[in-house]
Amino acid sequence: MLIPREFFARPSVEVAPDLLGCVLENETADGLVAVELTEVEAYAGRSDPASHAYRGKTRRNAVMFGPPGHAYVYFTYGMHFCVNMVCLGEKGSASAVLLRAGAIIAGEDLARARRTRAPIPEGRARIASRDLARGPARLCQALGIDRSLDGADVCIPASALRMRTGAGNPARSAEIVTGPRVGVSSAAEIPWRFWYEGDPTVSVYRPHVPRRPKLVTP
DNA sequence: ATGAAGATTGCCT
DNA sequence: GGCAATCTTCATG
Repeated sequence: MLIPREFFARPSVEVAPDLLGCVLENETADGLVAVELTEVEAYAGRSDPASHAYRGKTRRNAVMFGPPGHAYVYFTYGMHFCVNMVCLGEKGSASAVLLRAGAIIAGEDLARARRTRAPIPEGRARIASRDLARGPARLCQALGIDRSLDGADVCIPASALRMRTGAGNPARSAEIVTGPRVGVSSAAEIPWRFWYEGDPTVSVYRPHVPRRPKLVTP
């Protein structure tokens, strides 16, 4: 069953935990890949310094300011995509839930093919199932999500990218744990991050190291 | 126009 | 644990 739009018409902090166990699927000419979500993170709008909507509407984040139930896909680090579900924003604001990790429940071969970079070196081990969508950029790569899906409506059957109910929701609701987002100091009183405790597909946090400024060699 | 940083990941020592 | 890859976006001059 497809998730109704009203589901997303709430603040992102309320939507985020309810998304765990739901299934995001993308259907392309190559086939269908489906991921059951195991880790998400909520972002608010103007009030949230870590949100892309913090400084107002721009070309990149325009979808965040639109109606709920659409995908906000952005490109980062010159090579990665990440996908969010747009939720209800206050007037002139915006909110969304970043999909950080999940378990592949359909189309695993296709997902692995997308995640395996060619040419395949002889000695390299094949990617473990749990690692196929373990992390926001990996999840997008496994599903084949790119910028062409920015703004896609996930609430209609005609869309290639859809969100539907899964076996894990609400069956696994007891496993949900929350915590503050890492790396963001403000608004630490609200738990922004939600995941299934002990689930092997939940991403591991890696502290971000700022890159050294490019130096000029004579 | 120019530069710096980024909701990350893979591979190196 | 460290660093490179790679390019878009935003802020500043």
